Amino acid sequence: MTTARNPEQTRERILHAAFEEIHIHGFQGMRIEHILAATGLAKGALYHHFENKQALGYAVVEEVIQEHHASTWREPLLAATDPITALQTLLRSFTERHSKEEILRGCPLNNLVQEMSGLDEGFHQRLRQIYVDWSATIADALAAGQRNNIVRTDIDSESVAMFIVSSTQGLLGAAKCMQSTATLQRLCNTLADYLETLRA
Amino acid sequence: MTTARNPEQTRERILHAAFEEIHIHGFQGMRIEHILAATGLAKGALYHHFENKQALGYAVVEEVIQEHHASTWREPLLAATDPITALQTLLRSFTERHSKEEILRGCPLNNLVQEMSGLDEGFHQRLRQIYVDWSATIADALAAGQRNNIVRTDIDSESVAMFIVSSTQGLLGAAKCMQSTATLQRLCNTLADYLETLRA
DNA sequence: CTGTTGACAGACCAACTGGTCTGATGTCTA
DNA sequence: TAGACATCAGACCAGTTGGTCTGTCAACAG
Repeated sequence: MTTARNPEQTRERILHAAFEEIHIHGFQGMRIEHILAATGLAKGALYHHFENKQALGYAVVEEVIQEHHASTWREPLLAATDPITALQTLLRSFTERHSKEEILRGCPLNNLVQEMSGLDEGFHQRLRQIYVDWSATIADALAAGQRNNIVRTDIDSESVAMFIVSSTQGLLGAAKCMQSTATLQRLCNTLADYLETLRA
Repeated sequence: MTTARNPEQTRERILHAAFEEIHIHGFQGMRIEHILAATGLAKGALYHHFENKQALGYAVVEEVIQEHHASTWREPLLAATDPITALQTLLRSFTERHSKEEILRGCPLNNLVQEMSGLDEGFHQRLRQIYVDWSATIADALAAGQRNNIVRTDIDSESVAMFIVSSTQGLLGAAKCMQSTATLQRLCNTLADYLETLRA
Protein backbone atom coordinates (compact mmCIF):
# COMPACT_ATOMS: atom_id res chain seq x y z
CA MET A 1 0.00 0.00 0.00
CA THR A 2 1.22 3.42 -0.89
CA THR A 3 0.69 6.47 1.32
CA ALA A 4 0.10 9.93 -0.10
CA ARG A 5 2.40 12.61 1.30
CA ASN A 6 1.60 16.14 2.30
CA PRO A 7 4.54 17.68 4.14
CA GLU A 8 2.88 21.01 4.93
CA GLN A 9 -0.15 19.32 6.41
CA THR A 10 2.09 16.96 8.35
CA ARG A 11 3.94 19.90 9.84
CA GLU A 12 0.65 21.54 10.80
CA ARG A 13 -0.60 18.34 12.42
CA ILE A 14 2.56 18.12 14.51
CA LEU A 15 2.27 21.77 15.51
CA HIS A 16 -1.34 21.35 16.52
CA ALA A 17 -0.68 18.22 18.55
CA ALA A 18 2.30 19.88 20.22
CA PHE A 19 0.15 22.87 21.10
CA GLU A 20 -2.39 20.60 22.75
CA GLU A 21 0.32 18.79 24.67
CA ILE A 22 1.89 22.04 25.86
CA HIS A 23 -1.50 23.45 26.74
CA ILE A 24 -2.21 20.53 29.06
CA HIS A 25 1.20 19.44 30.34
CA GLY A 26 3.40 22.48 29.78
CA PHE A 27 6.53 22.48 27.66
CA GLN A 28 8.62 20.46 30.09
CA GLY A 29 5.74 18.03 30.54
CA MET A 30 5.20 17.67 26.81
CA ARG A 31 6.24 14.23 25.56
CA ILE A 32 7.38 13.58 22.02
CA GLU A 33 5.77 10.15 22.24
CA HIS A 34 2.37 11.73 22.95
CA ILE A 35 2.62 13.91 19.87
CA LEU A 36 3.54 10.90 17.76
CA ALA A 37 0.61 8.95 19.17
CA ALA A 38 -1.79 11.83 18.57
CA THR A 39 -0.67 12.31 14.98
CA GLY A 40 0.01 8.68 14.12
CA LEU A 41 3.44 9.67 12.87
CA ALA A 42 6.87 8.24 13.66
CA LYS A 43 9.91 10.01 15.05
CA GLY A 44 11.45 10.35 11.65
CA ALA A 45 8.64 12.64 10.57
CA LEU A 46 8.82 14.88 13.60
CA TYR A 47 12.58 15.27 13.58
CA HIS A 48 12.49 15.87 9.85
CA HIS A 49 10.28 18.94 10.33
CA PHE A 50 11.73 20.19 13.64
CA GLU A 51 15.33 20.13 14.77
CA ASN A 52 14.53 19.25 18.35
CA LYS A 53 11.98 19.65 21.14
CA GLN A 54 12.97 23.25 21.79
CA ALA A 55 12.56 24.26 18.15
CA LEU A 56 9.12 22.65 18.16
CA GLY A 57 8.20 24.63 21.26
CA TYR A 58 9.37 27.88 19.69
CA ALA A 59 7.36 27.12 16.55
CA VAL A 60 4.23 26.51 18.61
CA VAL A 61 4.62 29.93 20.23
CA GLU A 62 5.28 31.71 16.96
CA GLU A 63 2.89 29.93 14.64
CA VAL A 64 0.03 28.88 16.91
CA ILE A 65 -0.20 30.97 20.07
CA GLN A 66 0.85 34.28 18.52
CA GLU A 67 -1.51 33.83 15.59
CA HIS A 68 -4.35 32.87 17.87
CA HIS A 69 -3.90 35.89 20.11
CA ALA A 70 -3.62 38.27 17.20
CA SER A 71 -6.84 37.07 15.58
CA THR A 72 -8.72 37.00 18.87
CA TRP A 73 -7.73 40.43 20.17
CA ARG A 74 -6.18 42.62 17.50
CA GLU A 75 -8.81 42.43 14.80
CA PRO A 76 -11.89 43.13 16.96
CA LEU A 77 -10.13 46.06 18.65
CA LEU A 78 -8.91 47.55 15.39
CA ALA A 79 -12.43 47.43 14.01
CA ALA A 80 -14.11 49.00 17.03
CA THR A 81 -14.71 52.70 17.60
CA ASP A 82 -15.58 52.32 21.29
CA PRO A 83 -12.68 50.38 22.85
CA ILE A 84 -14.33 49.99 26.25
CA THR A 85 -17.46 48.36 24.89
CA ALA A 86 -15.33 46.29 22.55
CA LEU A 87 -13.21 45.01 25.43
CA GLN A 88 -16.29 44.24 27.48
CA THR A 89 -17.77 42.33 24.56
CA LEU A 90 -14.53 40.41 24.15
CA LEU A 91 -14.56 39.50 27.82
CA ARG A 92 -18.15 38.30 27.62
CA SER A 93 -17.52 36.18 24.53
CA PHE A 94 -14.46 34.90 26.33
CA THR A 95 -16.59 33.63 29.18
CA GLU A 96 -19.19 32.09 26.93
CA ARG A 97 -16.68 30.41 24.69
CA HIS A 98 -14.86 28.54 27.44
CA SER A 99 -16.25 25.37 28.96
CA LYS A 100 -15.21 24.17 32.40
CA GLU A 101 -12.72 21.78 30.84
CA GLU A 102 -11.13 24.55 28.81
CA ILE A 103 -10.90 26.77 31.87
CA LEU A 104 -9.08 24.02 33.70
CA ARG A 105 -6.43 23.93 31.01
CA GLY A 106 -5.83 27.63 31.43
CA CYS A 107 -4.59 30.22 28.99
CA PRO A 108 -1.87 28.72 26.79
CA LEU A 109 0.06 31.98 26.82
CA ASN A 110 -0.14 32.42 30.59
CA ASN A 111 0.81 28.80 31.20
CA LEU A 112 3.93 29.10 29.11
CA VAL A 113 4.93 32.45 30.55
CA GLN A 114 4.82 31.17 34.09
CA GLU A 115 6.64 27.98 33.21
CA MET A 116 9.30 29.03 30.74
CA SER A 117 10.02 32.76 30.71
CA GLY A 118 12.40 32.39 33.62
CA LEU A 119 14.09 29.28 32.28
CA ASP A 120 14.72 29.81 28.57
CA GLU A 121 15.64 33.05 26.90
CA GLY A 122 14.20 31.97 23.54
CA PHE A 123 10.79 31.36 25.06
CA HIS A 124 11.04 34.52 27.09
CA GLN A 125 11.70 36.74 24.07
CA ARG A 126 8.91 35.21 22.01
CA LEU A 127 6.33 35.31 24.82
CA ARG A 128 7.30 38.82 25.77
CA GLN A 129 6.67 39.92 22.19
CA ILE A 130 3.11 38.59 22.35
CA TYR A 131 2.54 40.52 25.57
CA VAL A 132 3.97 43.67 24.05
CA ASP A 133 1.86 43.38 20.89
CA TRP A 134 -1.29 42.58 22.83
CA SER A 135 -0.78 45.47 25.22
CA ALA A 136 0.08 47.86 22.39
CA THR A 137 -3.12 46.92 20.57
CA ILE A 138 -5.21 47.81 23.60
CA ALA A 139 -3.18 50.95 24.28
CA ASP A 140 -3.72 52.15 20.71
CA ALA A 141 -7.44 51.50 20.97
CA LEU A 142 -7.61 53.38 24.28
CA ALA A 143 -5.62 56.30 22.87
CA ALA A 144 -7.96 56.48 19.89
CA GLY A 145 -10.88 56.46 22.32
CA GLN A 146 -9.28 59.34 24.20
CA ARG A 147 -9.07 61.37 20.99
CA ASN A 148 -12.75 60.62 20.32
CA ASN A 149 -13.80 61.65 23.85
CA ILE A 150 -14.90 58.12 24.69
CA VAL A 151 -12.11 57.38 27.15
CA ARG A 152 -10.96 59.54 30.04
CA THR A 153 -7.93 61.62 29.12
CA ASP A 154 -6.43 61.60 32.62
CA ILE A 155 -5.32 57.97 32.37
CA ASP A 156 -2.11 56.65 30.89
CA SER A 157 -3.30 54.41 28.07
CA GLU A 158 -0.18 52.25 28.11
CA SER A 159 -0.28 51.57 31.84
CA VAL A 160 -3.98 50.81 31.75
CA ALA A 161 -3.55 48.58 28.71
CA MET A 162 -0.87 46.51 30.42
CA PHE A 163 -3.07 46.35 33.50
CA ILE A 164 -5.97 45.01 31.44
CA VAL A 165 -3.74 42.40 29.84
CA SER A 166 -2.24 41.25 33.13
CA SER A 167 -5.59 41.25 34.90
CA THR A 168 -7.15 39.18 32.15
CA GLN A 169 -4.36 36.65 32.55
CA GLY A 170 -4.89 36.74 36.28
CA LEU A 171 -8.61 36.12 35.94
CA LEU A 172 -8.00 33.09 33.76
CA GLY A 173 -5.44 31.80 36.21
CA ALA A 174 -7.79 32.21 39.14
CA ALA A 175 -10.62 30.56 37.25
CA LYS A 176 -8.27 27.70 36.43
CA CYS A 177 -7.47 27.28 40.09
CA MET A 178 -11.09 27.54 41.21
CA GLN A 179 -12.26 25.34 38.32
CA SER A 180 -15.45 27.28 38.00
CA THR A 181 -17.17 29.06 35.14
CA ALA A 182 -19.18 31.06 37.68
CA THR A 183 -15.96 32.44 39.18
CA LEU A 184 -14.68 33.43 35.75
CA GLN A 185 -17.98 35.13 35.01
CA ARG A 186 -17.93 37.12 38.24
CA LEU A 187 -14.31 38.13 37.67
CA CYS A 188 -15.04 39.23 34.11
CA ASN A 189 -17.98 41.29 35.35
CA THR A 190 -15.78 42.99 37.94
CA LEU A 191 -13.19 43.75 35.27
CA ALA A 192 -15.97 45.09 33.06
CA ASP A 193 -17.00 47.37 35.93
CA TYR A 194 -13.44 48.64 36.13
CA LEU A 195 -13.42 49.28 32.38
CA GLU A 196 -16.58 51.31 32.83
CA THR A 197 -14.70 53.70 35.15
CA LEU A 198 -12.41 54.54 32.24
CA ARG A 199 -15.22 56.04 30.22
CA ALA A 200 -15.10 59.79 29.69
CA MET B 1 34.12 11.53 62.58
CA THR B 2 30.65 11.57 63.99
CA THR B 3 27.88 13.69 62.57
CA ALA B 4 25.26 15.25 64.80
CA ARG B 5 21.66 14.60 63.78
CA ASN B 6 18.70 16.96 63.76
CA PRO B 7 15.79 15.38 61.93
CA GLU B 8 13.45 18.35 62.17
CA GLN B 9 16.07 20.69 60.80
CA THR B 10 16.91 18.20 58.06
CA ARG B 11 13.27 18.07 57.05
CA GLU B 12 13.11 21.85 56.98
CA ARG B 13 16.25 22.07 54.87
CA ILE B 14 14.76 19.64 52.36
CA LEU B 15 11.49 21.57 52.28
CA HIS B 16 13.29 24.85 51.73
CA ALA B 17 15.49 23.48 48.96
CA ALA B 18 12.46 21.86 47.31
CA PHE B 19 10.60 25.17 47.46
CA GLU B 20 13.49 26.90 45.74
CA GLU B 21 13.62 24.21 43.07
CA ILE B 22 9.88 24.38 42.46
CA HIS B 23 9.98 28.15 42.42
CA ILE B 24 12.53 28.15 39.63
CA HIS B 25 11.85 24.99 37.65
CA GLY B 26 8.27 24.11 38.57
CA PHE B 27 7.21 20.84 40.16
CA GLN B 28 7.74 18.75 37.06
CA GLY B 29 11.08 20.43 36.47
CA MET B 30 12.19 19.92 40.05
CA ARG B 31 14.98 17.34 40.32
CA ILE B 32 15.57 15.25 43.40
CA GLU B 33 19.28 15.38 42.63
CA HIS B 34 19.28 19.18 42.80
CA ILE B 35 17.69 19.12 46.24
CA LEU B 36 20.26 16.64 47.45
CA ALA B 37 23.08 18.78 46.04
CA ALA B 38 21.65 21.92 47.64
CA THR B 39 21.27 20.31 51.04
CA GLY B 40 24.32 18.05 50.94
CA LEU B 41 22.13 15.11 51.87
CA ALA B 42 21.78 11.68 50.29
CA LYS B 43 18.68 10.01 48.93
CA GLY B 44 18.18 7.99 52.07
CA ALA B 45 17.55 11.16 54.04
CA LEU B 46 15.04 12.59 51.60
CA TYR B 47 13.04 9.41 51.17
CA HIS B 48 13.08 8.89 54.91
CA HIS B 49 11.27 12.18 55.47
CA PHE B 50 9.04 12.13 52.37
CA GLU B 51 7.36 9.17 50.77
CA ASN B 52 7.95 10.35 47.21
CA LYS B 53 8.31 13.38 45.00
CA GLN B 54 4.59 14.08 45.04
CA ALA B 55 4.40 14.04 48.84
CA LEU B 56 7.33 16.44 48.95
CA GLY B 57 5.51 18.75 46.56
CA TYR B 58 2.36 18.65 48.65
CA ALA B 59 4.37 19.41 51.80
CA VAL B 60 5.97 22.42 50.12
CA VAL B 61 2.51 23.80 49.29
CA GLU B 62 1.12 23.17 52.77
CA GLU B 63 4.09 24.06 54.91
CA VAL B 64 5.94 26.70 52.91
CA ILE B 65 3.70 28.45 50.40
CA GLN B 66 0.53 28.48 52.50
CA GLU B 67 2.39 29.70 55.58
CA HIS B 68 4.15 32.39 53.58
CA HIS B 69 0.94 33.69 52.05
CA ALA B 70 -0.87 33.71 55.37
CA SER B 71 1.83 35.70 57.13
CA THR B 72 2.23 38.12 54.23
CA TRP B 73 -1.45 38.88 53.63
CA ARG B 74 -3.67 37.76 56.48
CA GLU B 75 -1.94 39.38 59.43
CA PRO B 76 -1.57 42.90 57.96
CA LEU B 77 -5.18 42.90 56.77
CA LEU B 78 -6.56 41.64 60.06
CA ALA B 79 -4.71 44.39 61.89
CA ALA B 80 -5.82 47.22 59.59
CA THR B 81 -8.94 49.35 59.98
CA ASP B 82 -8.77 50.82 56.47
CA PRO B 83 -8.53 47.84 54.10
CA ILE B 84 -7.97 49.94 50.99
CA THR B 85 -4.95 51.76 52.37
CA ALA B 86 -3.70 48.48 53.84
CA LEU B 87 -3.91 46.78 50.45
CA GLN B 88 -2.18 49.69 48.74
CA THR B 89 0.59 49.57 51.33
CA LEU B 90 0.95 45.82 50.80
CA LEU B 91 1.23 46.35 47.07
CA ARG B 92 3.89 49.00 47.52
CA SER B 93 5.95 46.91 49.91
CA PHE B 94 5.49 44.08 47.45
CA THR B 95 7.13 46.12 44.70
CA GLU B 96 9.95 47.32 46.88
CA ARG B 97 10.71 43.90 48.29
CA HIS B 98 11.18 42.19 44.94
CA SER B 99 14.37 42.53 42.95
CA LYS B 100 14.47 41.94 39.21
CA GLU B 101 15.74 38.42 39.78
CA GLU B 102 12.89 37.62 42.14
CA ILE B 103 10.36 39.01 39.69
CA LEU B 104 11.74 36.74 37.00
CA ARG B 105 11.06 33.71 39.17
CA GLY B 106 7.46 34.73 39.54
CA CYS B 107 4.98 34.10 42.29
CA PRO B 108 5.44 30.57 43.66
CA LEU B 109 1.71 30.16 44.10
CA ASN B 110 0.84 31.39 40.63
CA ASN B 111 3.55 29.25 39.05
CA LEU B 112 2.24 26.10 40.68
CA VAL B 113 -1.39 26.89 39.92
CA GLN B 114 -0.72 27.31 36.22
CA GLU B 115 1.45 24.21 36.08
CA MET B 116 -0.28 21.69 38.31
CA SER B 117 -3.89 22.53 39.09
CA GLY B 118 -5.02 20.95 35.85
CA LEU B 119 -2.80 17.91 36.18
CA ASP B 120 -2.99 16.71 39.76
CA GLU B 121 -6.02 16.78 42.00
CA GLY B 122 -3.95 16.84 45.18
CA PHE B 123 -2.14 19.99 44.08
CA HIS B 124 -5.36 21.48 42.84
CA GLN B 125 -7.18 21.07 46.17
CA ARG B 126 -4.30 22.48 48.20
CA LEU B 127 -3.69 25.44 45.90
CA ARG B 128 -7.37 26.19 45.66
CA GLN B 129 -7.54 26.36 49.45
CA ILE B 130 -4.84 29.04 49.51
CA TYR B 131 -6.77 31.05 46.94
CA VAL B 132 -9.98 30.68 48.93
CA ASP B 133 -8.34 31.70 52.20
CA TRP B 134 -6.54 34.63 50.61
CA SER B 135 -9.69 35.88 48.91
CA ALA B 136 -11.76 35.41 52.08
CA THR B 137 -9.27 37.44 54.08
CA ILE B 138 -9.60 40.37 51.67
CA ALA B 139 -13.38 39.96 51.45
CA ASP B 140 -13.68 40.09 55.24
CA ALA B 141 -11.53 43.20 55.40
CA LEU B 142 -13.61 44.86 52.66
CA ALA B 143 -16.87 43.93 54.40
CA ALA B 144 -15.57 45.38 57.66
CA GLY B 145 -14.65 48.53 55.75
CA GLN B 146 -18.18 48.68 54.38
CA ARG B 147 -19.60 48.55 57.91
CA ASN B 148 -17.25 51.38 58.90
CA ASN B 149 -18.22 53.53 55.90
CA ILE B 150 -14.72 53.31 54.45
CA VAL B 151 -15.64 51.10 51.49
CA ARG B 152 -18.48 51.60 49.04
CA THR B 153 -21.51 49.52 49.95
CA ASP B 154 -22.64 48.99 46.35
CA ILE B 155 -19.87 46.53 45.61
CA ASP B 156 -19.87 42.79 46.24
CA SER B 157 -16.96 42.31 48.62
CA GLU B 158 -16.40 38.69 47.62
CA SER B 159 -16.31 39.37 43.90
CA VAL B 160 -14.01 42.33 44.35
CA ALA B 161 -11.75 40.36 46.71
CA MET B 162 -11.34 37.57 44.19
CA PHE B 163 -10.70 40.16 41.51
CA ILE B 164 -7.95 41.74 43.61
CA VAL B 165 -6.36 38.35 44.21
CA SER B 166 -6.48 37.33 40.57
CA SER B 167 -5.29 40.72 39.35
CA THR B 168 -2.36 40.63 41.73
CA GLN B 169 -1.39 37.26 40.36
CA GLY B 170 -1.78 38.62 36.86
CA LEU B 171 0.43 41.60 37.61
CA LEU B 172 3.20 39.37 38.90
CA GLY B 173 2.87 37.14 35.86
CA ALA B 174 3.09 40.07 33.48
CA ALA B 175 6.07 41.49 35.35
CA LYS B 176 7.71 38.09 35.12
CA CYS B 177 7.19 38.06 31.37
CA MET B 178 8.37 41.63 30.91
CA GLN B 179 11.26 41.13 33.35
CA SER B 180 10.96 44.66 34.57
CA THR B 181 10.55 46.20 37.99
CA ALA B 182 9.28 49.38 36.34
CA THR B 183 6.43 47.43 34.73
CA LEU B 184 5.50 45.89 38.06
CA GLN B 185 5.53 49.31 39.65
CA ARG B 186 3.27 50.81 37.01
CA LEU B 187 0.88 47.87 37.25
CA CYS B 188 0.74 48.11 41.02
CA ASN B 189 0.01 51.83 40.75
CA THR B 190 -2.83 51.15 38.34
CA LEU B 191 -4.25 48.53 40.69
CA ALA B 192 -3.88 51.02 43.53
CA ASP B 193 -5.89 53.50 41.46
CA TYR B 194 -8.61 50.90 41.03
CA LEU B 195 -8.63 50.25 44.78
CA GLU B 196 -9.13 53.97 45.29
CA THR B 197 -12.41 53.80 43.34
CA LEU B 198 -13.72 51.41 45.99
CA ARG B 199 -13.54 54.04 48.69
CA ALA B 200 -16.85 55.31 50.06
C1' DC C 1 12.11 5.75 -17.60
C1' DT C 2 15.56 6.77 -14.18
C1' DG C 3 18.26 9.03 -10.86
C1' DT C 4 17.91 12.24 -7.06
C1' DT C 5 15.98 14.22 -3.23
C1' DG C 6 12.54 15.02 0.19
C1' DA C 7 9.43 12.68 3.48
C1' DC C 8 8.80 9.43 6.61
C1' DA C 9 9.20 4.64 9.40
C1' DG C 10 10.97 2.52 13.25
C1' DA C 11 14.76 0.13 15.63
C1' DC C 12 18.15 1.57 18.61
C1' DC C 13 20.87 4.20 22.06
C1' DA C 14 22.67 6.89 25.89
C1' DA C 15 21.50 9.77 29.50
C1' DC C 16 18.64 10.85 33.00
C1' DT C 17 15.51 10.19 36.99
C1' DG C 18 12.57 8.67 40.59
C1' DG C 19 12.74 5.21 43.63
C1' DT C 20 14.62 0.94 46.35
C1' DC C 21 17.53 -1.53 49.41
C1' DT C 22 21.12 -2.67 52.43
C1' DG C 23 24.12 -1.15 55.72
C1' DA C 24 26.15 2.09 59.09
C1' DT C 25 25.65 5.15 62.89
C1' DG C 26 23.47 8.33 66.13
C1' DT C 27 20.23 8.57 69.74
C1' DC C 28 16.98 7.29 73.04
C1' DT C 29 15.01 4.06 76.36
C1' DA C 30 14.60 0.17 79.50
C1' DT D 1 24.93 -0.41 79.10
C1' DA D 2 22.70 -2.80 75.58
C1' DG D 3 19.18 -3.33 72.53
C1' DA D 4 15.84 -0.98 69.49
C1' DC D 5 14.74 2.30 66.43
C1' DA D 6 15.21 6.49 63.93
C1' DT D 7 18.24 8.78 60.79
C1' DC D 8 20.85 8.91 57.33
C1' DA D 9 24.62 7.24 53.23
C1' DG D 10 25.12 5.68 48.80
C1' DA D 11 25.22 1.86 45.44
C1' DC D 12 22.03 0.08 42.42
C1' DC D 13 17.93 -0.52 39.39
C1' DA D 14 14.24 -0.08 35.98
C1' DG D 15 11.51 2.81 33.33
C1' DT D 16 11.37 6.83 30.64
C1' DT D 17 12.79 10.20 27.14
C1' DG D 18 14.93 12.97 23.71
C1' DG D 19 17.48 12.12 19.97
C1' DT D 20 20.07 9.37 16.09
C1' DC D 21 20.60 6.52 12.14
C1' DT D 22 19.67 3.59 8.48
C1' DG D 23 16.44 2.08 5.28
C1' DT D 24 12.18 2.62 2.34
C1' DC D 25 9.25 4.84 -0.68
C1' DA D 26 6.91 8.78 -2.93
C1' DA D 27 7.49 12.86 -5.81
C1' DC D 28 9.65 15.21 -9.19
C1' DA D 29 13.19 16.67 -12.65
C1' DG D 30 15.65 15.52 -16.80
